[in-house]
Amino acid sequence: MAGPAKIKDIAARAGVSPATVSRALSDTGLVAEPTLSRIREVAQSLNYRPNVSARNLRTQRSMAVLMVVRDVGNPFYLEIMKGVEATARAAGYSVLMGNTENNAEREVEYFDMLRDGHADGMILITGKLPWSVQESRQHLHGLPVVVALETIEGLGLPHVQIDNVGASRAAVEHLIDLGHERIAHISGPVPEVMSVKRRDGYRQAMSAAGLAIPDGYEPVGDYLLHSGETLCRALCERPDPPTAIFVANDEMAFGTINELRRLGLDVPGDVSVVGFDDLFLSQAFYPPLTTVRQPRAEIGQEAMRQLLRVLTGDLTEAETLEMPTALQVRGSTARAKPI
Amino acid sequence: MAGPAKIKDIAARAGVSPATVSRALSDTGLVAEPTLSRIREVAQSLNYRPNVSARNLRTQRSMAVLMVVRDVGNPFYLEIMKGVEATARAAGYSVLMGNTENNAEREVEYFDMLRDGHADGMILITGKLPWSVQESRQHLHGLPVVVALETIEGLGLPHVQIDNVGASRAAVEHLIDLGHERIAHISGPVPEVMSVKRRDGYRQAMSAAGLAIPDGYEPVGDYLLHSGETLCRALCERPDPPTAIFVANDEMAFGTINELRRLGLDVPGDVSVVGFDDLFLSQAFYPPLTTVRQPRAEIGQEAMRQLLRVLTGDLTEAETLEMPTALQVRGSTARAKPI
DNA sequence: CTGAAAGCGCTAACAA
DNA sequence: TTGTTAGCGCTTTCAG
Repeated sequence: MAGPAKIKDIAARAGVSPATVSRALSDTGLVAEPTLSRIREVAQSLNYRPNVSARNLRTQRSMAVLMVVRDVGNPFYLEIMKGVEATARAAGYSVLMGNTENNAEREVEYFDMLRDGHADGMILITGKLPWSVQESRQHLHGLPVVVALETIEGLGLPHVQIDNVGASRAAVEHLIDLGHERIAHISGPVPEVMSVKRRDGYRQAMSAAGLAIPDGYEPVGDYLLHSGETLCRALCERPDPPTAIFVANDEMAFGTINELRRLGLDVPGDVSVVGFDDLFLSQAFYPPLTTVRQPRAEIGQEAMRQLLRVLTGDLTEAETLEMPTALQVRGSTARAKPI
Repeated sequence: MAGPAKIKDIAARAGVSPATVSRALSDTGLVAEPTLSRIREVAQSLNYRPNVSARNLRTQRSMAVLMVVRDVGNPFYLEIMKGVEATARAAGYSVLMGNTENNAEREVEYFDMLRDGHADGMILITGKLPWSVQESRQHLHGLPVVVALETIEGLGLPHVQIDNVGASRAAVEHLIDLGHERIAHISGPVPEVMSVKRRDGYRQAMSAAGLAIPDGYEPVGDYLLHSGETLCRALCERPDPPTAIFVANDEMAFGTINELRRLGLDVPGDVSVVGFDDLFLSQAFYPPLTTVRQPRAEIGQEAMRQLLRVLTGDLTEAETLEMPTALQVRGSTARAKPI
């Protein structure tokens, strides 16, 4: 016998029809006992595996979902991926990773994969959709897509999110509680929704405490190490340098702290720094980073759960799940020095 | 029209047979010009996408490859993944990520995916195969599998590797050049091939310099942060604590440095530390980590290239590619203090 | 250069 | 409970 065994081979050896084999192997409960175990044995001995293409073609489903992120290279997404994968596996789905590199064409490609049968549904972790809205509506309406972490407005898609505004406000309040007044914010690439929300949280906290935000106290970064360094330097060269910085993600916070050190400033002695994300290395960093913890694995889990509900028709209207965050107070923040 | 357009729909609208449409759309050069562009236009306007299951079933290929790693959660694999993906895409393949979690069953599962048509080939980045050798031989012989970074011996599989022994030796020689004599090694989980090789490099360098390796100077870790901390502490509590430590990977090195700091020791003032991997955060770490850089993206690229050659039948016998490494000397190593 | 026809391997009506 | 039959959408001989 050349190549892998087919259902027909099993049928022949077991002396039954292909249909019976199919039924036996997929646990429909429609096959009687003497036959059932015989088929199973034969399948086992032939080392049988159903051909997925044939099955998918016939059933019109791929039993796969697509998880699309901006950049697979970012460790931040990994734990989410794990959460997604675990839940998907348990339901018999496999997970394909998609990587857009912030490239509109590639995003479209992944949407196309839904239509061409590559995947049955999609978990989107990218914030912007590049096409004109009407086109989007056409494509998106009724598509099995769940948005995680980011926000895509006006399309009625289910979301799994965190309270970016509240979490940021809490982070900044922590700095205010420590007596800081000149608090700057290194933001993500506004006007992306997530970055705007984190900046809003910062502004709310400042305003509630009656603190002013000087011009230029909200430089815009790109969530990468290097921009943390550059923007921190600019901030420190001002006549009114901050005594604390709330940075929109951990990676930029690492850059910020490094730059402060290079400038001869002590963290947290001279300047306090708070990040956002709680990467697994953040507590191994020196000083251990005070940062906002997101329940990443749970976010992935919930996103996949939602998607399963969409896929089974249980979930018809868009629902937004909000997952809790927690400020991890560690060594990068301290009381403001008395003036 | 319900559902996505099929080849038949295009054929109908263009007034040709399905066969011609198929030929036109797959650029076989067998379709004449008036027809060709008409078909393309119709396909475009119908927003046609070929159904992958049908195509795969017919062609007996999935145009997908599987990249299997121990732990997707490890950022170390990400850049490799990127290299693999870029090369795969260019050749029209997509990449599926597999995650074994060091679980034998799951490894088998991924091998099965080759047989059931999920993927056409596989890039394996796990060091051990759990099954009895004869079984392995049956399964593996002639399978389109390329091993990257790790080593699987005796099965005649193509490999893409680095010189773990040489790189480790060079790392330790760097410490010796700095005047260190009491140099310890925190190893990976021996007897895994990679861990053994790195330890061998350490031993070779020590022996070549005529330096002794006291009992207990080679504690065995698991490549995770925490074991770096624990093992470092044990090392420092000895009557003859090391003045330098060569750690088998960066993650454990981070743990090591943190623990040293906790013990009130300065890095590199009191103890020098060298890692292995050069994670993207290693230069952002404090102090910036001296470590062995591996060309990760290139490793992924080459592994995929090899796999493509296997897939096209260009590569028939096992070939082992060795990629260069480079010691990145940064701030975590310094001259030994005079005694 | 184009069309007709067969079939990839599987599952799901419909019959028996 | 099992078998018969048809067909998922595509590509590829084989004819013309």
